[in-house]
Amino acid sequence: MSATIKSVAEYAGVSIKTVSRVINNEGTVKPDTLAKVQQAIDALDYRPNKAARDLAGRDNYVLGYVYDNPNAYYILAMQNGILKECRANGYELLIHPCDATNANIIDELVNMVNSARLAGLILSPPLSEMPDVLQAMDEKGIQYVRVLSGDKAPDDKPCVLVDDYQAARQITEHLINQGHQRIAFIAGEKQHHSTTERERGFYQALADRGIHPDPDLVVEGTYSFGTGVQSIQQLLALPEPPTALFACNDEIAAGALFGARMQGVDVPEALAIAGFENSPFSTQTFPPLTTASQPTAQIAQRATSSLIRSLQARKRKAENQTVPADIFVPELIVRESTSR
Amino acid sequence: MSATIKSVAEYAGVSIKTVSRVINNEGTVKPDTLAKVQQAIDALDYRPNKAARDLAGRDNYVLGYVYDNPNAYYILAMQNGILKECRANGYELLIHPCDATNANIIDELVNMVNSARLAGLILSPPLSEMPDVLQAMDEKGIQYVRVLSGDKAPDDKPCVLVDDYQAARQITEHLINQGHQRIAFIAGEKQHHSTTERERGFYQALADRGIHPDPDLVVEGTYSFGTGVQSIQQLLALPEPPTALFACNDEIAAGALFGARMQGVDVPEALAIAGFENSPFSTQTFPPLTTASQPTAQIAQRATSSLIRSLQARKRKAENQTVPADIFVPELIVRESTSR
DNA sequence: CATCATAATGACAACGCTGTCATTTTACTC
DNA sequence: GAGTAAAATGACAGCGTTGTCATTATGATG
Repeated sequence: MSATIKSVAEYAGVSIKTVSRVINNEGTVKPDTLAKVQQAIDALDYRPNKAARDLAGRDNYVLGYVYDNPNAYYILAMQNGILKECRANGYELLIHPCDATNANIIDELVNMVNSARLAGLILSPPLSEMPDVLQAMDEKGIQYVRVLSGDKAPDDKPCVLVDDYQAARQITEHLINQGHQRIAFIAGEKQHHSTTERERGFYQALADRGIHPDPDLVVEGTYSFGTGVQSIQQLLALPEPPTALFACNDEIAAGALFGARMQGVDVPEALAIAGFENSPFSTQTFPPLTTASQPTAQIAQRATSSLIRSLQARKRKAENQTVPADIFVPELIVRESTSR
Repeated sequence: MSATIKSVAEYAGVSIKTVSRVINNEGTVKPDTLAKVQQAIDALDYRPNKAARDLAGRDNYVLGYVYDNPNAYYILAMQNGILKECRANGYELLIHPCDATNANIIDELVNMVNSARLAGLILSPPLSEMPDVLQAMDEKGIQYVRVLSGDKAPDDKPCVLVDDYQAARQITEHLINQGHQRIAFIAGEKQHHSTTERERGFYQALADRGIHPDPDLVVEGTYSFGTGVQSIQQLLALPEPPTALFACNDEIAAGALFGARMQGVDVPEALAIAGFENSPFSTQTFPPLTTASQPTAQIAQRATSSLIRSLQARKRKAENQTVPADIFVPELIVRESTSR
């Protein structure tokens, strides 16, 4: 049988409430009492019973990560980052894959939060970008933190930003610096902010260098290999085909690379290709892909820490001082697919 | 405030214990009482408070999934399968990525199980194949289910088997049927049972068809793209190079494909390549890879259901009747990388 | 050194459920 | 229809914490 707060209290010669104060860092414990209790905790290898804590306390020490994103690497990196922060703060993580296109998604989330008594939610795209979802959370008083694409926070609720705009600009600039003028762009789902942000960065970089964008060179699709294959065929069939391509993610880029080579077009000699995301795909093509890398686990950790801070502030009824949102700019990674 | 067992009891005009019986399916409730209670539960949208259940009951309704596997798709598929079964049975899932090579891995797991009061553990390779880990779990009385590579259970403790041997045989046979005699094999980490099982299947298929294996055609490496690239160079440099390759997984196969094309070797014309796993890589190469597909989510679900059954049996002190382990044989998927 | 404010600690009732055991109802027998 | 076994239900005490409020120790002040 594992130790309880009672056995620790007896061992240390204090009341259970004092032990409770120690394990909750309430601060109002004399240093030597604290030392005694700490020693008792160590000696008995005591760990608070989460069920009892959750039952007695107001909140549950459980966060939820809700996601709908086909990218396994992204999800796992998010999970890892969140878990790291959760463990450091005595929280647990409940994961909840879901289908964002499901009409009942809001009910599903609210039900989940209630039934698992979650303290808060971590939302990543596309859920973090769905106004109706966010509104429902606000109405139900469910705490959350969002990971968002953007260069400034849309409101004062906690979020962590990934500046796709800036990174896309850098990628496009890189292509321009390689001497390219006719640069194509393949977009993913327009509902994803990341797509529009990357597209915005693409256009801005062109504008910065006085290049007039050619509408024929911009194609829309989904974040998939197939989109890359099809789009590049279409692009290469143009009377004046592009000499460079910026694909909205690595999977599209890999598809485009595949499609180009199928048609006998050499990469990077006849066509430079850049992706986005630094997914494992990007190193497992020939040639490997130039891309942009976002520190997903770190982003997740920061988001989680921001959520936890906000929960704790709310608990002590402290004024929830608005901390400026963290911004991460994905870093350009140059590989052979864009070399001269 | 959400409904409690008490409010349901009042609404239904029964005692809280009767409500408890209903939500726990104890069976000893009269049909019309049960109906009344059910109706009350629906009307009040009642959900049992997990913390209270865990605290009052003996067990925690939480399972743990511990994994150390670089394959994100595999992990996510496992998670999804486990979650599905957990939700169907009122369990929650705690995920715990870890490093199996860590010397303290056993302490880490035991600590985790104790501190989160887990009811049981789901283990996938490589952890499910580490005798010292399993022994520690047995000693500490921690319940677990393993997902294992093999065609028969190594003992009578719960496990789900993935018959890599059989699938590898089928892949090799497929290559032989395509007319190949000089078939190379690139192995992954030898510590993984899946590797040795696949290798065993490879040799068996050769033997079945009277083909004498050539040691030069068998190369060892890791489950990585790089291994594929390097190994194929080595193999193609042989005085009598192979005409077909069976790579231990898709990532190696993709690397080999990459390497072969770099050297100007056509696939499948000059070299047929088969992988294993049916990972997304396998459709995103040119040409797409022949491979074997295991229904990972289904396997995970079955494993979880087996664990839950065994937990419930233990709870009712029922004789834990040994159910024969489920065996899944990955299915051959033929694509262009091995076509004539 | 008495007085008071404040810091530190403790006693005890919840929290919502399950387990145990007692009690009531039902069904069956003669 | 009385007697009995079995089925159905209920009363109540915990489970291990936290929150509330009461109590005691400490230090500052005049």
